[in-house]
Amino acid sequence: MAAMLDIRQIREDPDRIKDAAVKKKIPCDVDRLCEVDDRRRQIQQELDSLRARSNEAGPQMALYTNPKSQWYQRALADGKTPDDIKQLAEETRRTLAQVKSRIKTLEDESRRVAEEFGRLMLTVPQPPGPNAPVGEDEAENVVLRTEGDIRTFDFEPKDHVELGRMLRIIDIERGVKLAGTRNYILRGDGARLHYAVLRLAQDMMIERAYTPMVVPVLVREEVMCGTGYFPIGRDQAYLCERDAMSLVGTAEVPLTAYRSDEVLAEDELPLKTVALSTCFRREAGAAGKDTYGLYRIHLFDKVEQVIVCRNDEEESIRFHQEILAHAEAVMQAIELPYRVVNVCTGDLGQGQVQKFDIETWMPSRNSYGETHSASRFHEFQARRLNLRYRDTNRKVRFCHTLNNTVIASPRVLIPILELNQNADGSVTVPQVLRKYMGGRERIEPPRA
RNA sequence: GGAGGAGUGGCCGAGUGGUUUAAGGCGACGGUCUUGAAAACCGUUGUGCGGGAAACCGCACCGGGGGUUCGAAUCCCUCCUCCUCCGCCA
Repeated sequence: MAAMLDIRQIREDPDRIKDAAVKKKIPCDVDRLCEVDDRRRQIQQELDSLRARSNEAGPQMALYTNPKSQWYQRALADGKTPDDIKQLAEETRRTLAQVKSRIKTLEDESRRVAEEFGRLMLTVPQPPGPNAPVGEDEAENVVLRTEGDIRTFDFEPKDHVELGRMLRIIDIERGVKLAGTRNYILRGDGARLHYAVLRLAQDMMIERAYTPMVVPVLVREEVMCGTGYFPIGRDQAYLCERDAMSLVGTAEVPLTAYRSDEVLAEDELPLKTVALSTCFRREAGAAGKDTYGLYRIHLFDKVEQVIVCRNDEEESIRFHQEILAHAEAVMQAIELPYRVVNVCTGDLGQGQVQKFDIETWMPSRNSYGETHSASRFHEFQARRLNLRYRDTNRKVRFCHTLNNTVIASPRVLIPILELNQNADGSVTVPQVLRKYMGGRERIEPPRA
């Protein structure tokens, strides 16, 4: 049973969570969580019984104060005077006031305890799946396969920054002038190439019967939290604090949260959606890393695919392969050499059960660089989002969620430009993209 | 941005402080009757938490959160959402 965000299951096997926290290098105080939960239950039980008392005695007040009630009439017939009854009412009122005051004290504590409980629960990591390799960091990711041939040049190849400058299609200096470091401007055929890859990716997904969506990129706190980007990772998001909203780092967030707080019919599943969105990332903590060119930037566009499916391990594994295959199909269509890696536990996010990255060959880095990331989550996101469905036995269950990049640009322009460059400084447009560029075959340097 | 109105179960909708259980209807499901169906009649009807081996029991939930009160769907504050009118706008 995979649902490890259920407090009952955490209590049953706290060591599994502790183990997950170690493997994922995510701080999570499981012992404290269990302690707080003990107190939470204790309070709940006492509150329940106090409220039961109050519910029992309270309505009696209605009878004491209503001379027309049957009870009141019978009491008179039994020889009680209205003053006797008033006295009874007064005693009951005093007793209930005491009960109420105890309830209030407990409620105050309950609020504090619930707050800490909720805070701790949000730090609980999803245990990695058995097929995720155990490892410290990305160096221990396992290469599953390598596709496509790496081009060797018979001239001195330029990197994308230089190509972009010469072709006047990438203007990093002015991007930085406008918006600071890690910003850029795409111009002319650079912008067109960017549009082209995004349109190709969207078309390929629509062909595969994914529902195209246009979604908010500025979202509420609960949406960020529900998809697992908050509170851990909060520093990676741009906040619009005045409005208590955050800019998303991926369309995964609104697509996955789309049906949150709903109970879906099983025959609606799987939900397969795709969206193009702008992605905003602060890249906090990455200072000095990948500072060159279009690799690590604050803003980019991405086509993202999301699946919401039944609570079924095999099904989510199958869909994981499916969304991976879609991304590979796009890379093959553009004829880019890439490899697929099985991401190790130390490199998994808090909610991820397993993750495959696609890394594409980038000559200027003289290595493969991550261009896609396919994750499956079991119930992790669905629980946080309260995203459920009614199964054939009419039982309400949490969905499983998965997502993968289809394409992200301009990062993918790095290999496209660098691998398709010619000795004269022009760039050959990959065949499949030409129809999105008005049939253009080459991007040529402007004549002096 | 300004002014006003509204949010009740799967859906419609009654309910302005108390003889406890949110009336009634629709829908859905089960049953009786029927060759079968319809109609009619009878019954059932949500979620979460806790306790229990279970039957079951307790608690909470009338958009969310807080407050007043012995007692709140009902009164007050606040947030969210929707509607109407005005203004502005691609």
